[in-house]
Formats: sequence, structure tokens, C-alpha cells
Amino acid sequence: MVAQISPQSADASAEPALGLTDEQVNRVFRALADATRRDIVRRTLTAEASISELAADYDMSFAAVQKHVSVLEAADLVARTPKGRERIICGNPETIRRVQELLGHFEQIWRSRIDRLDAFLSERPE
Amino acid sequence: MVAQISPQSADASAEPALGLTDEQVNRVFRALADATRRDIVRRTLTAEASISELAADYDMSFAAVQKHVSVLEAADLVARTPKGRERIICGNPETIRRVQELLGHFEQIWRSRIDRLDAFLSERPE
DNA sequence: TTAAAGTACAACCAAATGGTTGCACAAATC
DNA sequence: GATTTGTGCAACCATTTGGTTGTACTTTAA
Repeated sequence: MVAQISPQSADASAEPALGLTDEQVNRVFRALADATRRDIVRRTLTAEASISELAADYDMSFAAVQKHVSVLEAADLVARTPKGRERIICGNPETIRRVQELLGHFEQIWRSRIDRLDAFLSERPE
Repeated sequence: MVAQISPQSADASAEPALGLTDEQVNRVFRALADATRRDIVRRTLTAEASISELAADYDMSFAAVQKHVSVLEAADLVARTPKGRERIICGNPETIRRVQELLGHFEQIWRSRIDRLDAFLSERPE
């Protein structure tokens, strides 16, 4: 067994991928793995809202929603800006775009495999 | 506080989104929130491999890798097919594509907001 | 100036996660 | 037939997660 520090693609140590740290990518996917949090992202992408406005629509405590927002903020999927006594939450489309792009790379990896297979097959017509 | 059964977009109960259940989406994002698992997806998207082949490259027990594969399989990011005494793992590009598409919807939501804002601004030139 | 609204944060808890070891079993090899 | 190889699975453990309640602080409103 080869002890492998970084389980990432074998090229480099801590790869930036698309400017996103390995840990950042973890945080983003983790944050998106919850329906309430996805809903918050959707809502705050459409129109900014305060935490209590958000909390009013979910069947859980204010503190719980507050925690969800914190998770989203840590993942940079959402920004929290003070405005008087409330905190305005608004979604960050840039992070969404980056993750989408990252998944695009996966598809590309797969596609290149198919291309290699095609090339191999066309080399030997029968 | 309005008790809300589904925290999803307010339109329907259990929305199919892109054919993916809410729980399925949870599973997929959760599965992708781990560098080792992302690496396994990449590898098996490039070329299929047995579990022990995979396990040889990570600094953890066979059972741990086995568990990671199970998580990926439950998320339909990977398929496990028996072949003799070994299980061949290969990545599923279709699920990747679906999640990518789902994120595309998020971007679209944001874009439509900007469009509405633009329309609003052009209505009142000053 | 008091009260209410909005937030922050700590303490606590049950359940899930991510790892381990150990054992059982089927398939390939000697 | 005996052994090794590849797998599945259970039991266990530490840590994280996702929720709760309670308390305190700041800003707005009465």
C-alpha cells in the first residue's frame, strides 16, 4: 500500500483546481447536501433576506437556521452583511459557478476516456 | 412560523427537480464532499477498477475504502458489478451531469433576478 | 426608558460519519 | 485439499452534524 498524502489527482500536492482548496470543495458540497440549505441558497439568490425572515419559513428554531446560514457562509455560498440590527444574507452565484465548472472537469475526464477508446477502436478496423 | 413540510421551492411537495429525489440530491452532494471519494469517482470515470485496486492507493484500511465505495454507489455516482471474485467499480457520468444541470438551475435563478432588476431599471431611465 | 426584535453564542443531546479490527465466505491458485 | 486473494459485514470508537434551549447584547420602536 502506498501511503498517499493527497488522494487528489496524482500531479501535485495541494492543487488549486479552480482556485478552490480541497477543504473548500468539501465545505461547498457538504453545505449543498441539505435541502433546507439548498432552499436558502435559492431564496437568497433570488432576493436577499434577513436571518429571521428566512427562519420564519422553516419548521425549526431560529438558532438552527442561523447554523445553516453559518455553514453556507463558511462555504462561501452566501454572504452575511450587517444592516442595522439585522444581518442581510445574499447568495453567491460565483461559488455555484465554480462547483459547476469543477463537475464539468469530471465530465471532461470521462469524455477523454471515451475518445481514447474510440481512437483505439478505429486503429484496428476489425 | 409556518410549519413547512418541504423546505424546497414553494411550488410542489416532493419535486422531481431533474428526476432526482431530494434525498438523492442530498446523497450525491454528501458523497462528493470528501476528497478520497472524489478521487475514486475521477479514477473510475477514467478506467474501471476493483475495490482492492482502489484501496491500494489510499492510506487507509480496505474496509474504509469499501465504505467510501458504498457511499458513492448509494449516490449512484458509481456502479459495482461482480466479475469473478472481485467487484468492478466504474464511475457514472450521468449522475455528474445531472448535478451539474441542477447547479445550472441555481445560476439561472440568479440570472432571472438580474434580468428583473435590469427591466426595473430600464423602466425608469432616471 | 422600557419593551420588543434581531442576532450571537454556549451547552447539551441524538444520530450520522469516517475510521478501525476481526471474522466469515467465495473464487483463484498452489 | 490447502492457501491466498478479494470481498462483505458487524462491532466498536471518536468526531461531526443538526437539532434543541437558554442567556446576553444591540438596535429599533413605543
